Amino acid sequence: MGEVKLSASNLKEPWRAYMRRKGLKTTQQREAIVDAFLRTTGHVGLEALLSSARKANPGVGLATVYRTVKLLEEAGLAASRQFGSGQTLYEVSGQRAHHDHIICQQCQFIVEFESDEVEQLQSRVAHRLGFNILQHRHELFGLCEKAQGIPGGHCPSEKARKK
Amino acid sequence: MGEVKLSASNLKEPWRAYMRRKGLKTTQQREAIVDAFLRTTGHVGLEALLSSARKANPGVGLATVYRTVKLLEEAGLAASRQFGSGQTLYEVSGQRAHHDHIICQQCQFIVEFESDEVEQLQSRVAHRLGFNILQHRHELFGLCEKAQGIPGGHCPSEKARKK
DNA sequence: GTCCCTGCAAACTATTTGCACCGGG
DNA sequence: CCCGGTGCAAATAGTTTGCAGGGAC
Repeated sequence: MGEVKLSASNLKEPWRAYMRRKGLKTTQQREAIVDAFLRTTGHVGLEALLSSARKANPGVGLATVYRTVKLLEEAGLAASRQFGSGQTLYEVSGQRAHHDHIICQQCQFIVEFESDEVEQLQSRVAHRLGFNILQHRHELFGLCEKAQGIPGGHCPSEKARKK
Repeated sequence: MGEVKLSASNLKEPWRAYMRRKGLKTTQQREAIVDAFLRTTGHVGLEALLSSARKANPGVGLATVYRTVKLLEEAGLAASRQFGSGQTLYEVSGQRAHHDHIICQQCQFIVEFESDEVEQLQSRVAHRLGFNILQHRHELFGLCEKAQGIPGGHCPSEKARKK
């Protein structure tokens, strides 16, 4: 089993390829935003991405972040997620295996999981319906052990309180 | 296999129970909105729900629709979906078996599917992580036959153009 | 009667867009 | 040079909220 570990920096090339293919320009701002984004690990909001990008280029504006992330999405390098927060969060895609999310409705904490079986099943189902799947979003909402009141149960959010 | 076909009207009782349990009042507006919602089949936007509810009670306001749908969600009778449209859509839950969605990114058309296997798998995975799942959201984004350029392929949206 | 509920309009939040200027190719 | 890209601010879109008056219990 040849193990291929994709690191974020490897994704810079697909990005360049995409830009070239579309005839888009490489600007300082885009570079700053894309670099900041690819350095990202969990789920980023665009405000957070903005301040991260500003470390490399203080002049970057929020609108450009929105515009650039849209490009990243089209290039297949970013995936958007809408949890219940109202804000759209993004994560680098193609980096790890597809993974999905379980959100505790009490703690608001997000756990990631992956299941090849689910992946396979869903693509089989989709194929049967004539679809070619490009992206997917799979979110389970429920209660973690602690929220269920299980004695000794704990919540992954124990020290990652929201707000 | 005893087949239990839940019709929307059956859901009126759980709703009443919820209202009683929470000590909430039954008002004309709430009745109009809930009735309109339970009559619903696909995915409704709240503007649409508003005008539907206004047929029974012209005075209903949009804010009350938002407030009431939030109650329906808490009661477990409504499930929210965010497809790419920006607007949150709702559907009656508990009516049919859990079902998930495939969205064609070109036509914007939504196909529903259900897979017991996927359901089972996902709850097993969640359980392993200590979670008790209450709701879930499973959306596949891709291209329908036509959008893929398959000769003779057709798109379910053929006559259900968006907008 | 007592509060909960409601409609309206204003407030908010996230995202998009118009426009004059800037800079990459 | 040309035209796409950018920042800013204003414009949108969806959703929430404050408040005075009304209705359910």
